[in-house]
Amino acid sequence: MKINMAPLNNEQIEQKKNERKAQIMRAAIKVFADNGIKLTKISMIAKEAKVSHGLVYHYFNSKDEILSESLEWAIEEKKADQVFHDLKESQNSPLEQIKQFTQFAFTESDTEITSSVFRIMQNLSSSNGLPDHLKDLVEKAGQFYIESLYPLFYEGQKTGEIIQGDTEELLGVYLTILSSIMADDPSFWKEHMEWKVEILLRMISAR
Amino acid sequence: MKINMAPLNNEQIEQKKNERKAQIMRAAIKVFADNGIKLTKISMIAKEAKVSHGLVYHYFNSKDEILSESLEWAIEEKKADQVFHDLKESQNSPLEQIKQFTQFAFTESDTEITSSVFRIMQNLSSSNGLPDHLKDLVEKAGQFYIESLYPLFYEGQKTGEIIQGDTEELLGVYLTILSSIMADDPSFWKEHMEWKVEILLRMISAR
Amino acid sequence: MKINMAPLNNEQIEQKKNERKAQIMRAAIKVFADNGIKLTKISMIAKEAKVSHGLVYHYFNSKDEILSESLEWAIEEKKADQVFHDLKESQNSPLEQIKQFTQFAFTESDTEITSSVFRIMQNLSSSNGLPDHLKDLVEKAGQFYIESLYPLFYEGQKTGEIIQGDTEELLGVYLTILSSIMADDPSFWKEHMEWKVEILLRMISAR
Amino acid sequence: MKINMAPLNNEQIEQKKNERKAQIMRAAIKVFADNGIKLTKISMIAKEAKVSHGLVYHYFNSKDEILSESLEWAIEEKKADQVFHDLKESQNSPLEQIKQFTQFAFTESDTEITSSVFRIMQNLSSSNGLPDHLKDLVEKAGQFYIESLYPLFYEGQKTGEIIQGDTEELLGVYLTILSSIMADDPSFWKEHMEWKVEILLRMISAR
DNA sequence: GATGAATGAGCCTTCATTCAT
DNA sequence: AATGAATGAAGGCTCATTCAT
Repeated sequence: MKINMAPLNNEQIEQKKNERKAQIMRAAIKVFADNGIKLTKISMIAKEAKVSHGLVYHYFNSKDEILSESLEWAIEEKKADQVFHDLKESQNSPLEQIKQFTQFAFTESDTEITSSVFRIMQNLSSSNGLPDHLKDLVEKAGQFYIESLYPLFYEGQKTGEIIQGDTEELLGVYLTILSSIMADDPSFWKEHMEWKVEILLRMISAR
Repeated sequence: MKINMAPLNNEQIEQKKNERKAQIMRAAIKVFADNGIKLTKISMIAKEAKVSHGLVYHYFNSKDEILSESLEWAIEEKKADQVFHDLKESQNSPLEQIKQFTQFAFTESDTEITSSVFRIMQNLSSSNGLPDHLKDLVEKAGQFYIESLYPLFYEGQKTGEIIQGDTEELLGVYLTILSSIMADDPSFWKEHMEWKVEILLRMISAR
Repeated sequence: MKINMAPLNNEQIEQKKNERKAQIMRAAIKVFADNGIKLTKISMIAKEAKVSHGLVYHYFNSKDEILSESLEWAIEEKKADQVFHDLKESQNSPLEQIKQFTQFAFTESDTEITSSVFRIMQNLSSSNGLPDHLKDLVEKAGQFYIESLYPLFYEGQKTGEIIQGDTEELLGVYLTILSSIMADDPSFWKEHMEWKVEILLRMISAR
Repeated sequence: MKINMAPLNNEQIEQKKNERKAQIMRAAIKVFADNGIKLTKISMIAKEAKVSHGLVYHYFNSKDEILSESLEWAIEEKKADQVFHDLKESQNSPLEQIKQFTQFAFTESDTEITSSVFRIMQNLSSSNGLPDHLKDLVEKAGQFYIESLYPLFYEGQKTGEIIQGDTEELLGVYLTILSSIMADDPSFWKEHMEWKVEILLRMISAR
């Protein structure tokens, strides 16, 4: 009995539907990151997304599904993120690029969900008994960072900017420390960020 | 007119009672550290301590009280720890002592609850609306580390082993990173610990 | 652009919601009155209201809130009660009106919650450490009876129907006895009610 | 292996044992009366009796047993009470004796457990699903009052001091009111007790 | 006899999930 | 699509009762 005044816009409807879903996922990512997974309540996500909690269950079947779909979506979005493209085109030295990446990681804003994803992954990897698909997801996302940063570490070692040693392991240590820090209290790093980032970089920079 | 048939064991009883309480506190520290405060269930503590949940409430009045008493107890135990005494007497250079301290922090064992305390404090400081006595506790415990390590940093800077700059702030960054890492996944640090600790120390060591 | 398929029933929904809440409050009043406040379990209220215990918490935040909101609601309902209006218009003598009021108090039925309120207030005033808002509520409700009956006592003393003496104190004794009785076993008073009420009235009637 | 220095005092031991038990029962009666049966905790009785809660279970098998044994004991003690004997010997008129009895009922003291028994019975009779032996007990205790007061009412009616009518029923109303009042707030009656008791007596006194 | 350690059933409350509208 | 009413499993805490000493 609904009268469709513009009968051709099936796509627009699809679009709108996805928009709604994205709105919820965006909220979910933020709330999961801020509160931890277990401590995040559906009502918190619904409130952040400004929808009723009932609607959340219209788009997702369970809290777990909200988490994995949102995370997957966020990782996909992130990949399309400007950061790494910008970095590559900056023509800066590898170490300088790592520094910029690190600073970016500490910069939180609503549109940049990178750091939220970091924190969620942190949270996930410290919990046990994860379902397989979540494990895969975390794995994949981590892999993305590794793949993006590996060339920079490799290049840096070649140019002598970065200390020698097993590249992968060095990268592992760096990323572990970075994500640990971000899982904790990102606000600490806001002040004197540049100086602090430089301290961090001393770990890997040869001098 | 009361005849005590076994008059000798008053102390023993007291002893046993304290032992029981300690057993629960030990369990509590571990479980709180592993799962976070909110997510720790009384039943988990009870199970870890191998007692019924009812007994936990025989020794403590509430979950909050379990937390604060256990934490206080653990901090006290920790202070009595050999580490800092041993360090001082080692006659090593300041940087070397910091290294030993760092390695110690990553060494987890049942008797050494240091890392658990670290993680709980981490968890506490990221939650808001703490009761005052908990704030004080966290404050005090953090202060203990600062006071213990400050002289080493200061001395290291004087001898040139450690980079220059505001001592307190440098120490702050170092401890923040250290506790962040430990809050996360101490197991990661077990492998190649010495090498990893050296990487960490590069942050502050002058070269 | 939202098309409301059944746009007429917003009020009905509100109506229904209030009805549900009233249903729970009605049950609460009954159960609180029958069992005392401490001994009333949420499950009893839920069962009486034929809803799940979870739903009770959908409408109220705590047992305390159930109590105070229900009581407030009941007192409000009671005030709108016909009794006092009917009495005034009956043109009967003061003593006769007091008799009618007393009989009314012993008449229990589902719609008349007066006696339940009486019993709850009885229960409340014998407990210590009440929150202030409950104290106020009890005070206010008691005041309502006092204000309604005082003129009757006063008038009755003037006409000589009622024994002389401090009006307020006399009223106090009468109401205390009345509420004590009702807090106990109202069923006892069902039989031969009229005769029993007459016995009661002898306390205050001059002859 | 206990050496009995005075081998003949088996009775003394029995005596002492009973004394201990009486101490607990005395406490139980008080606490049950003050708090209601369900709301009385074993720990409250133990505390009042200044023994450990474990000892309570040495003398009684369950809370129910504490209640019934204590009540039975108290009723027995009460029968031996001076009140009724004193009354009879006072040579006062029946109405006067009823007045004295009523005043006595409002007089609470540690040694006089009458009013406590009253309140406990009140509490019992308003609960449902009593075990049979408790029903009997309540019945019996009530019967005692009825038997003690009945002659006074009967006599009073004969002398014209008390209003005519079914003696038993009149006595029933009077006792019901009395026990209702006492179940509630005995403290109210402390002030101006004599005047208030006179008001009460107006119910039954002919004039 | 006497103590209090130890247990577990049961209650209040929260929250993920389902369902009627 | 959207809301919020409704349910029930699970966790914190209390307390009657049992048991070791």
